[in-house]
Amino acid sequence: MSRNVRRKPATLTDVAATVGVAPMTVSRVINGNGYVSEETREKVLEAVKKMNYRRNGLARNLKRQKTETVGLVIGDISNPFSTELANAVRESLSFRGYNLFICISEHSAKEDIAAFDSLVDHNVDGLIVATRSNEEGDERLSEIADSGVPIVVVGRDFKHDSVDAVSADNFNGGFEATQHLIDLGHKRIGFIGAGFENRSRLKRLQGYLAALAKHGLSVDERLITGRKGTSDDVPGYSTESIGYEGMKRLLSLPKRPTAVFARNDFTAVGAISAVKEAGLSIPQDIAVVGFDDTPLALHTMPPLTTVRQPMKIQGQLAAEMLLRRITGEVEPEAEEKILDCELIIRESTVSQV
Amino acid sequence: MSRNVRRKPATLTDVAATVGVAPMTVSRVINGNGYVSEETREKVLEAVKKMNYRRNGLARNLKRQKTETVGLVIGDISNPFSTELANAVRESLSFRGYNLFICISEHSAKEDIAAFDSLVDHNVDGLIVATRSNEEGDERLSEIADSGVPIVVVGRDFKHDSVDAVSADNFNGGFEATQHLIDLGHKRIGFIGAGFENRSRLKRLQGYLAALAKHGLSVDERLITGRKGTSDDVPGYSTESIGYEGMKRLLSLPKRPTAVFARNDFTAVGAISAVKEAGLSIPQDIAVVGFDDTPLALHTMPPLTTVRQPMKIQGQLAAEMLLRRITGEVEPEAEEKILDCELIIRESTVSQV
DNA sequence: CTGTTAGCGCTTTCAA
DNA sequence: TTGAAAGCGCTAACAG
Repeated sequence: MSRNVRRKPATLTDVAATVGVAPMTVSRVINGNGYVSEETREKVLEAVKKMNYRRNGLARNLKRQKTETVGLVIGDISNPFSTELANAVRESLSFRGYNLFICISEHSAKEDIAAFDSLVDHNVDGLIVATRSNEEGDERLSEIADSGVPIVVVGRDFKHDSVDAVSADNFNGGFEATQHLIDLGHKRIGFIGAGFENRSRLKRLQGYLAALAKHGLSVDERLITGRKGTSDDVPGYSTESIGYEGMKRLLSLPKRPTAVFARNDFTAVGAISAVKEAGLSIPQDIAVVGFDDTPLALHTMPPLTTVRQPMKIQGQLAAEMLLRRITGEVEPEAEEKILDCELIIRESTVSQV
Repeated sequence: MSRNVRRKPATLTDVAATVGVAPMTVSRVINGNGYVSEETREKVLEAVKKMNYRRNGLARNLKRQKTETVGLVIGDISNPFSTELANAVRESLSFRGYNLFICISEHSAKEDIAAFDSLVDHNVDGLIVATRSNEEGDERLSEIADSGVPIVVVGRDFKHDSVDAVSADNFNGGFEATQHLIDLGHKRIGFIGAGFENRSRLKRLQGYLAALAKHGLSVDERLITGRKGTSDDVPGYSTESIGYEGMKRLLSLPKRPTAVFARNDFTAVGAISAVKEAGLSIPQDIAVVGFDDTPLALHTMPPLTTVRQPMKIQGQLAAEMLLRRITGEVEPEAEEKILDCELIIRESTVSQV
């Protein structure tokens, strides 16, 4: 029917002109504030419909100096970790009338920066960042924070005197996972998923080391493995292959471990595959612990013992902290919240009776 | 250090004033076009840094009449279906210099509309919509299309004379899945995941029915099951419970089916749980087929036979069609692309030798 | 190489 | 109840 050629969209002024009123009157009708006679209102609405008028949010927000929109940057959308976070954030925000725009930055600092910029360019009222930190990205983030944009980071290293942070207690989670294995009598416990660059920053690994130390177990470097040479910052299911390869390496050691703690559930799943392939059984020959309690963990054979981190609460908290900053209800000092994890014991460490 | 009180951010004019040049000159430096003397450039950049200046994208885009941003609306971010789509779309777009904003609309028409509006309010150059269709949402989408915004829908019922559509061939996928079971000799084949309202619209179910018809198998209404009374439009992993309950119902029939086709992999996973719980084995007692080939499908016990739909290609295609519309390279007539699915045979239907 | 003018589409403010 | 004026922050187009 209507040949929808890309004509210029109608503006407020266009509508006003065809109705024969001032733009301001149309504005009042559209936004439902101020007094407009019933008669005019109807004429305006009719014209609006006829002309397919839609208000221009850019102009509107430019004038109003706010967008009621928050940006969320996540690193890997296929990771249940990110998606739970996104859902929790969205829910908390919509409750307060804010919209959420999500940007994905999968691979590089360049994408991080592009995501930050595009969101800030649209004048989001605030930013929640849950990507893995990297130098250039952090630099840009600092600039943005300096320019006055409220920011909260989730599960991410980043320091700035006006940026709040939320994270799970990864150190303690790693500690408890390892402790659990030690309690079961394991003495040779491997760690899968630690690259070489990020060991000091990987809290889960630090927790593992601390647990070993506490129980007087010596650290065997050969039992700590990860993707060689390259960064571990590969997204999503590809960490499954890290787990697979890592476990193969551990199994080929002269004295193989009797248990492993995998950096996350994907890694654990890969590790499990390698164990099975070697004809060994879990947990009798090798016990496996993961991290995150993704839905996958329930469906591995055997079901995976793992550390659950409270994603929903992290999301809610991040949203709340950000809104407080946006509405200016909060002191300028940065705040940091660290939330407890919970060990979920399943049959990959304790065989059923 | 710098007490970051929420002061008004610096504008182009502010910077120009402190440097003592015209705003236009600063603009040229910021955007790197036009000639500016090295000396001026440096002075400007210095002031920019000192004043934490960031350009106002709203004003910029208002003037330029484009944002180089595309909006994607998905229904359920925890579904691998959506995330693969999002990744493919993002990749194709970034290749052409476009940014992607993702909005989630999980539950209702109201959220659909909110997502559409917020994206359009930010003047995205185009919209990709992959939520499940519903009446009010469709109405708003039509208005938006009428107002001239380029739109592509993915895997979604929607008709409009300027809106392109991409989808997988769900009918044929359902047909092949069922055909596979028939080929294996099954005569009583159940379908799990069909509510009552949406049966006619559920192409996978229609394919199932067609396959039965083709082979002269009668349709037994009791073998078609789903969540009773309510809509099936419940997001994500909750369809697992639909599968579980549905399978329980089928197993309790006087003459139970020897195979089932589940509406999607999540449903299939739930069905598998129910079968195991009943002490039956797969595929000997009950064969199970899913749909989507999510990562989960590899990790069920036994691995799941399923129908893979080409999400990546759907995403790429959607992005390309949209960009063509945005740049006006395309005729106004709506186009529809339907892509082939592929049956992936695993051990949930064919036991290993 | 740099500046001036005008205006994107809307809303705030004040006046009628 | 309605309108006029001004300007949000930026850039295209032209002038110098």
